[in-house]
Amino acid sequence: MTVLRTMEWKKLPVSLTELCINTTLRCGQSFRWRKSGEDEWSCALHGRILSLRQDPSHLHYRATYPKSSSYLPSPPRSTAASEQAPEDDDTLDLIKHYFNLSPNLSQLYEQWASADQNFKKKAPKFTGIRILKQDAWEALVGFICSSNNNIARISQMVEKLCIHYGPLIGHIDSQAYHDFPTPQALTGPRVEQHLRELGFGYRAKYLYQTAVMIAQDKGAGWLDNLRNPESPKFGDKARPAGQMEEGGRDGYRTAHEELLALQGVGPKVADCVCLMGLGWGEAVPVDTHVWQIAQRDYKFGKGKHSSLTKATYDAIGNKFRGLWGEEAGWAQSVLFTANLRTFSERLVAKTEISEVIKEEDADGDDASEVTVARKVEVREKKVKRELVEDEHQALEVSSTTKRRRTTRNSLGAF
DNA sequence: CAACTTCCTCCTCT
DNA sequence: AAGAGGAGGAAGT
Repeated sequence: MTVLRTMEWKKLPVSLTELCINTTLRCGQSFRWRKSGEDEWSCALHGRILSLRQDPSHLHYRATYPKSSSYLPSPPRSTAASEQAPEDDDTLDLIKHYFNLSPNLSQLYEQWASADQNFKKKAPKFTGIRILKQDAWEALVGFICSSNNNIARISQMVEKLCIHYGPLIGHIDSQAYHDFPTPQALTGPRVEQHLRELGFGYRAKYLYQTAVMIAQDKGAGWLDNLRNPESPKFGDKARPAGQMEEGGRDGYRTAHEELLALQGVGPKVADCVCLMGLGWGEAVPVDTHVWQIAQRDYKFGKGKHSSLTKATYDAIGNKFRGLWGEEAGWAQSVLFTANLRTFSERLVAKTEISEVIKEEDADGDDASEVTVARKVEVREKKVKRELVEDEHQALEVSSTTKRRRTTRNSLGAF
């Protein structure tokens, strides 16, 4: 097993309204973070394992390096593993970069709320959601995997990719941590077949072909040259970007168009990469959830924009950019997260379910556009059912420990 | 262009 | 118990 050196825990003052890792790391923009303990998150990043905890006033962080890491070039001055060259540790800078901590999020929320009544209504229970500055290649791969897929399985696929093709950083608590594979690592002649065997389905071909295009066809640095110059790679200097327009800045539009040339990359995936990997805050990825939001809350879904065509896609992005401005993608991700099933319990006070159901039913204010696909209604009803069931289960367990377990819940029980 | 179909697999519901 | 349907889409026709 790899020898590691674990740095000490350090802390950075940050409020939960500026950053909430428990939401930000689970809302479907990154797929590699794992809960490594009670309220502890870990991920291999930039040649180290980064572990995080958060309390209301601070983000606590710790890096764990492999013994012979190229990221800490200076020779060890002490033999004690925990004392080695902490002055060379750039983890704080990495965190500020990765979590995109420069923008004042509370201020942005206020701005979005004052411009948009719907945001004002939905956002208060979903504070601290930031757009991460992920590696562009990692974002590209993750979102190619995301087509016709859900977060849980995307995470599984990305993990398989890292295990089989990414460099091992080390183990913590017998859990292996691999960094993300390079594009080159996915260009081997049997990669596509192997990925199919690993359960990637038709995405296997996309990943292989895209890896070849990135590693061989396009020149070195092609992907990163599509970055927002105001939001450069970790360690690089910022340069000004262009002027904002309805369709976004020139650099954003160029990046979006260029990305469409890659296999498995359509408008939605291109915008995910633009927003979360290339630093273009005005990118608005429109997936089925955002499409539902646009119909339910922003009067899309009828007339000219009755179906999600390319024209409708662009119109939704333009609408949101006009409403929220240069960081429209950030605001969009807040509403998106509020709409996710995983987080929908927050819309409900766990104590009084019946009341909440009434409230939600009376919630059909917004112009009562019921073309909103009964999918949404069905889903909401389903959520309500589940909430009621969850509550019942919780009550049962706490009171009598009955064994009313459905088959799917008995995973690993015996 | 818009509309429709196919592509893989896993999970859920019926 | 088996089968249909859906899931943060994209590409081909």
